[in-house]
Amino acid sequence: MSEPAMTPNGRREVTVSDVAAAARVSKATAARALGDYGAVSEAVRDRVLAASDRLGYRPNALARTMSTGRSNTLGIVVGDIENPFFAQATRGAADVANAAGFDLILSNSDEDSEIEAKAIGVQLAKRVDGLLVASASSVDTTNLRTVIDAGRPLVLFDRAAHGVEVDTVIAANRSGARELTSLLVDAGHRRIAFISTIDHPGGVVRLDDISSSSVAERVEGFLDALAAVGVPDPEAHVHLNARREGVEQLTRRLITGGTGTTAIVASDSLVALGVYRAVRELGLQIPRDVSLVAFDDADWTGVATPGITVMAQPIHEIGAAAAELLIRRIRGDGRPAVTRVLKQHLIERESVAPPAG
Amino acid sequence: MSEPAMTPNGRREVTVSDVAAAARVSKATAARALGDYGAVSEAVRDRVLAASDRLGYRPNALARTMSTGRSNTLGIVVGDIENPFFAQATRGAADVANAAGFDLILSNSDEDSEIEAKAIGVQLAKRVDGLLVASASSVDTTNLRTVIDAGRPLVLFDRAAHGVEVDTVIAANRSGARELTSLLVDAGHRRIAFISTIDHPGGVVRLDDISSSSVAERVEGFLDALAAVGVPDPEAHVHLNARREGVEQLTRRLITGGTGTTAIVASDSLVALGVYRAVRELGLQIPRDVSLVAFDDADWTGVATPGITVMAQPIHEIGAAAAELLIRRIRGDGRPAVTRVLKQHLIERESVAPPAG
DNA sequence: ATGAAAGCGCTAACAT
DNA sequence: ATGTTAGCGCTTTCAT
Repeated sequence: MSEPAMTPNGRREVTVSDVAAAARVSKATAARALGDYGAVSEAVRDRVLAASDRLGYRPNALARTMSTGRSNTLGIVVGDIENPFFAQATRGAADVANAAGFDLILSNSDEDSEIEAKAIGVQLAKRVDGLLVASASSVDTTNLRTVIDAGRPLVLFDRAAHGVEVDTVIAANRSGARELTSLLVDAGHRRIAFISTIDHPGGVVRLDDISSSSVAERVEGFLDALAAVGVPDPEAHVHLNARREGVEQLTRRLITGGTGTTAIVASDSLVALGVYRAVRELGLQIPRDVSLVAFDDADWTGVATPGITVMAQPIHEIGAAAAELLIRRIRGDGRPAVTRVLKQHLIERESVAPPAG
Repeated sequence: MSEPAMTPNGRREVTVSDVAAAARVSKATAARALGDYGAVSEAVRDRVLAASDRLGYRPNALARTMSTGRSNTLGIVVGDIENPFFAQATRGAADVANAAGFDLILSNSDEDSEIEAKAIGVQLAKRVDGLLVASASSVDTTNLRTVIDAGRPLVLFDRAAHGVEVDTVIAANRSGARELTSLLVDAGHRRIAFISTIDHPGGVVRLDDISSSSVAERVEGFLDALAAVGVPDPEAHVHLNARREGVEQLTRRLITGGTGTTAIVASDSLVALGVYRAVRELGLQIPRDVSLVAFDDADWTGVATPGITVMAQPIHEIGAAAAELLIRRIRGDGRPAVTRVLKQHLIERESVAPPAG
């Protein structure tokens, strides 16, 4: 179309041409002074900058992107920014991005592949220079292929994706889960439940079908620890899909129902909170009646009574490392894809005790 | 410049022209079919869409914005996305924005006006259609004027700004603080401290200088409640700038020092967490030795022992309402600026008791 | 219904 | 050092 760009309130945008005219130089010269590239004499630069100030010039980053092909913007898609895990990872990524001169466009996928697809479409359309994604599915990699096919650098964080060879930053979830579960096993527990809200098709746990690779790893570590002491049918102790029934409801059922669960491994701090509340509402006590361990050192785990023993993840670092890798790719790094596995560390508090009676 | 847009991996982007050529129609026609506007015959539309699929066409939203002047993007600048308050408000805003077809660019200001200025500059340069900001300063409104001068719709949330007449969404902080403080007063406390981490110049509290209007309102409510029972020199009980000394350190000083503080009003859940930890480290108990009330119903306040009595804010709604107002402005609403004040509600738990001995 | 062409604001050859 | 000009991918008159 042709009408000049108007601000929403109807004033015309000040452009390079306007500044150029006011400073009585060519558009190119004004652009050079304004964009701080090419060669401009001291005197002219001053004149241009003065005119720019006077007119209230604000560069149009979109036009610049159109010209240069680079937007200096990263996209990040997370499950839910309200989840402290994602908030911290996002912050870690944002800090690295900003330090390198990049901005961040944020999208929530709600752990839903279709919403994720839309979000990625938007980011691509906005021509982000690269994408950071904690994919809603490690199994169905269609969305990730879209990014790759579009030729945009992609870095996965928190979750890997089967057969997608791009830089990935995850935590050592399997060993973490093993360690966490062993605490319970060593205290004498055998009826231990693993709970996650991740969606999972069907009733039986199939590791390759778990939509989050990090949860899959945690399940593996959990199973490792149970198998090590010969717990029969360990898979029966894994409860995914907890959102369907509700974590609190599920917890009540496990504890008061026939399973006689005496200890719980919560796959994240939100699950742990639900478990904690349910146990309390049952009038039971942690760890006397039920032991509880969880992933992520959320605020509340330290101030709850008793404190919850957790496997802390270096969440900021996960986001930061992902952003670093992405920026490196954007800058043209052509090395083969790497997977960076960050260590978790145990924070022992008071939520584990031997099973009652 | 002139080289065609390349993807970072070196492939050329598919454009409307390419699709047009493949479908053997003009660029204009292809664009109409692709962009779903204007009139296109059934047959041609199908041909174009088929070609588009075949070539893997992805619209360039930036080029579209260049043409139309609208980006369908909102900017949001918050203090820190890791703060659960902002995470929730952001989510509320994002949901409303997405439902209306807008995306969100997120920036953290770290409650620093200079960082905020940069963030706003970036958003403006990216030609967001409007801005949501929880301003780092309700007093120095330079940054907000920048937005207004640039002619972009602006909506303030969580904090109003002195003399800036734009739509604003805040909570009823003064009455909330009064109610919260009265709980303490009614229990018999007189040596009550109000703690906030908001920066504040000088040693004495001057309400008009408090950089967050919501904190200022809380301080007012706090002072109201103290004045109502004739506490002398109530201002002396207000402690801002707590980040300088550290909330925990300050808490220790107040409780064990000469002031003989018996109760604390925490201006937000992060402050409350610091207070809670400090009290516990002193080997004291809430509420037996110290009573504590706070703003925001953070996760931990419900599971801590004892539970913390809080003034809950409708945080999602604050973000959502702000986004609604902004979108309305973008759509051309010309009504005078409104300030929407959302109610807070008290959640009484067990952190208040009469002062000890 | 379709096409030709101009233009959004900027950058980057290519002159001079 | 400065200017001229073409072009990024799209939308939008204006013709036909």
